[in-house]
Amino acid sequence: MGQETATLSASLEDYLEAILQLERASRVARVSEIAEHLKVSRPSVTGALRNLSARGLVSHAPYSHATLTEEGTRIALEVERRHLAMRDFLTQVLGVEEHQADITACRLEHVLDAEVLERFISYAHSLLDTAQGQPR
Amino acid sequence: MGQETATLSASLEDYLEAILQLERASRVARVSEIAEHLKVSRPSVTGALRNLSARGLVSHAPYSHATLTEEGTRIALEVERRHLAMRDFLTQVLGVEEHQADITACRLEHVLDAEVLERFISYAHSLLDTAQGQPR
DNA sequence: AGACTAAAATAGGTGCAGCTAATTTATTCG
DNA sequence: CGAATAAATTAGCTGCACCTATTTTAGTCT
Repeated sequence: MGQETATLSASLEDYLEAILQLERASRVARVSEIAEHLKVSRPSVTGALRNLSARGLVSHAPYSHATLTEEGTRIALEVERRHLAMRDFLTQVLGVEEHQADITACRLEHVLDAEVLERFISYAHSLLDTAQGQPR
Repeated sequence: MGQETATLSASLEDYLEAILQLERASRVARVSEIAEHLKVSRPSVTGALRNLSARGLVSHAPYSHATLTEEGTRIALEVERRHLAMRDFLTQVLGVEEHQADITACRLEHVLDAEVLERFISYAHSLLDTAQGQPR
């Protein structure tokens, strides 16, 4: 009870996002699944969960699986929103290939502040609204 | 003699960029100037210079100033190009405010691979060429 | 030249994010 | 039920990028 959630590192944001996705697939995220998903060792996951647990973003009983708390879910959804927004911008506006766009979005999602992100989003929207889909 | 320049961390790229800019202002970059420029302590600069020196990207005699080698200059210019390209995209295409654009470009410059960067650049160009400067 | 000052380098330490190897816990199955 | 197995944790390291405090070197000025 108490300490505010300071700011999350890119890597911790990745863990939240991964857990969110695994929860959608099976209600629950296991350490080895997270490890697999993020291409990281299991002990690394354990460490990250301890950290996120201390921040009140996941609940995690030792030797068991992990679940996002409400606050953790909120943040994970936010990160995912940034990811999807940038992925869409890259593919739809710039014509970047799917896979490459996804990889790049993974990095961009941790680097753009709210204001700039909104610019990207509303620019993309304005293009689609005007329906001026001139390729290339 | 020998070892290839692996890949540079974001922070090392920042050092190169800073040295480039200081060289333009005074032919030479002093440790304390670099420290000031990057808002970092002098010992941190010393450490980074040792590292960059080992990679053959700067030459640096102890207790003296630093200069970029040819290869170091090449990379620094590349980083700067990425920075400027993204700054321009943010201001000219998205209408992000100057200062904010600069801050964001600082982070983007380390995160975009060549291919995606070129997409940003050529998109911006295509807008300007067609001279369709419709604000908002 | 010698002393003072300012700049740079060392020494030693922190936090983060990852790793491997070894241990502990849980689960499943014969 | 009690092994065998699989999953998670602990222990202990590494590399990176910072930091403060201290020492060393260089440059300046009388």
